Amino acid sequence: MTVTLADVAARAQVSPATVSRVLNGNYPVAASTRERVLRAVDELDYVLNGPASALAAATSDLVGILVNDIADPFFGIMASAIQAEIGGPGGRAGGERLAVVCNTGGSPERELTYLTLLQRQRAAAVVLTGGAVENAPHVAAVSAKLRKLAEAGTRVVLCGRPPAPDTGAIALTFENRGGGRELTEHLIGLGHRRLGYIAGPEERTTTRHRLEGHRAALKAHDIEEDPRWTVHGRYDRRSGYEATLELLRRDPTLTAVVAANDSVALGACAALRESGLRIPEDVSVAGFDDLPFSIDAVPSLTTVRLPLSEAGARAGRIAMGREEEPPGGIATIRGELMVRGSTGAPRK
Amino acid sequence: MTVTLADVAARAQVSPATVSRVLNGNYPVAASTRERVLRAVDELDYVLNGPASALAAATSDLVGILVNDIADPFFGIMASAIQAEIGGPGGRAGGERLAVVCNTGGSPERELTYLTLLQRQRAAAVVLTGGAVENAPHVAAVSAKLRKLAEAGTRVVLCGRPPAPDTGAIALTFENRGGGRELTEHLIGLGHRRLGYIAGPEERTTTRHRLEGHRAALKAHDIEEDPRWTVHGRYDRRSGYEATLELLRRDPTLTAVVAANDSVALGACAALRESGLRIPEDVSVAGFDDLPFSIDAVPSLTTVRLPLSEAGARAGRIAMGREEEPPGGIATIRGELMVRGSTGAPRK
DNA sequence: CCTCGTATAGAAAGCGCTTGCTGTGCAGCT
DNA sequence: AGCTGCACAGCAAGCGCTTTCTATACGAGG
Repeated sequence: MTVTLADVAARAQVSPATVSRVLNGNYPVAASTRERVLRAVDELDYVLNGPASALAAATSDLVGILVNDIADPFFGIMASAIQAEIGGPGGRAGGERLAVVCNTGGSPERELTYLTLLQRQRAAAVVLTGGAVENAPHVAAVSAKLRKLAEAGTRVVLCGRPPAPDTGAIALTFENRGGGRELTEHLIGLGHRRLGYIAGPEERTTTRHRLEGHRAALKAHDIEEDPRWTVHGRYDRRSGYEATLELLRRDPTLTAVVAANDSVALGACAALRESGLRIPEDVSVAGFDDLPFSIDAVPSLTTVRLPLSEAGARAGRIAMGREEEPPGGIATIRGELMVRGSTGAPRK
Repeated sequence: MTVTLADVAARAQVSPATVSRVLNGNYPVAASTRERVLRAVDELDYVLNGPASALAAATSDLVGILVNDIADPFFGIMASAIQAEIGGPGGRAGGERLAVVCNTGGSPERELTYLTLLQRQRAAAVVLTGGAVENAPHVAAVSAKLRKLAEAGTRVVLCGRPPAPDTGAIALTFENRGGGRELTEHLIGLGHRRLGYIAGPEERTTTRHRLEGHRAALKAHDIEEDPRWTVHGRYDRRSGYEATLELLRRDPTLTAVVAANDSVALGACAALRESGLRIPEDVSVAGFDDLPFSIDAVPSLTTVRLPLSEAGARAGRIAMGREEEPPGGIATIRGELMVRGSTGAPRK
């Protein structure tokens, strides 16, 4: 039915071993033989059986990329960059690897299941992107899994995610705390003293770090934070919209709203506008990430640019062993404050 | 070194066959035995060897999703929906399948290579999303590949992509032509007579269909199109920005700009604004797709909503054999005109 | 002329799992 | 009691490939 190595071998009048060697090209084969084999491959339209090959060789060419939400450009951009480096067809790398992106939807269970699935496939490498969930049992479970993967020879890289100690995983971490602080300091510098904060979901490292940065800035400038000024939500526009209305209800005198990320900030802008407030004259708005659409907001969004693409590319190269690991297995990646039109001095 | 089925069998005091049957659950096993096996699995922390299993069973649990650009929410949203249905951990489906999304970057070669890679992995199903490239040799090559995949038992579904005759692939096609026409008719209805069109890359079916719809509308209303009114570009914001400046240069009297998609439309808005033109008072702008951010544009974007999520979900179900195929293997999915703030009557 | 090293090619032993077929023991039947 | 049928469990044969080890051929060196 389907063409196998043996068929090719028969047609080329050589042994299966030779065909395998021609295909893998890591053993001397006479030019004439090679050509004969390749012709046979072509004529029979032979396609290697991946599983069989992976079984025999005890390695596969699969590389997993775990993302929280594939519909979110934040992850899409990283995934795209990682994948470009991983190889995949046309990638920079030589060998053809199947870069597979797995959508965890932010769920710890799914994350774990995907890791098992990848372990089952004997993936060559795994890259986990985005913040982690800070739930003790889950963290332990993931750590254990990562350790197992590493032991089995799978290279593990964390991209935009905090380090996982003792797992052998390389971590490229975003400096969310520092970025958050810088952003809020910019606002304080403009004269703002009453700042609302729309945080992401609790229990996520990203949420916590950004919020900590924000608070650190307040503290450094002796601004006492009102607990009503913080609202938690999801990392999407809708959430930003709703949270902003809530914030406005709680304290209509706020002069600035800092959002967990750009999507949330966009939702905040919509809510403010609908409430008859002008940006930035009445209320300043700031985001985080600097996704492509942020510059198109009106006014364009002040935010912290995260080098998503560069970080992804680096993670991909490390995963492929084409770039040296950072010292200590950990690298911190800073964001850059992008001051744009959505922030200005408060009116009075 | 690594734990195998045999180890589990030994520990549970049963034969490997029994362990396999417990794990696959499609053969009667006494409850007590099953439990013993499961305990052993747990104690040994056994993880099935995917390749070995795939080899022996001649099937794998991989499902491929091909997208043009994973960083583009258009694809992200579809991929997310497809994947949710495919199963993957936590998905609606029962079995755990590895939904892998492959980023072709719009390149025909990569597309082909990925298909081969998936064929090599003996994927259970493949979903191709987004428009295709209209290049005869490539179309033929893809068709041949799809036929092969189908023959090998891989279910092939096209989502938002034109049908591929004689390949056995199921197609869910977007009615790009109709949507394009409706959009332009809306503009004409508002009184516009000089409309610029920013098309996507040539050779893509999506580009052609949308453009054809636009032209059909013009023709139906006896508007003669000036060749200067059409510019081709990429499907991104940047391209929309540049194309708009070009359009303005060619004919400053245009009263409306129709963009190939929402990202392009956003770029167009930016260019118009920077040129000192108001939207929609001076120039109306329209997009296509209705991606989430479109409603946040200021003014919010008139566009054609494509039910990306629904289409993806349906494609996913069909790929899993959980939904009946449409009659003739082809279904056409209509877009819905969303009239918003970015379009209005021309000034005079 | 014979022995070797070198360059290739082949034989064969798995890799870890699935599954058709073959037992085995026990309840139910005549 | 003897037999049939059923519910499980095991045997063993692969699945299609990789890779170690062995065989062959040839030119070179002694």
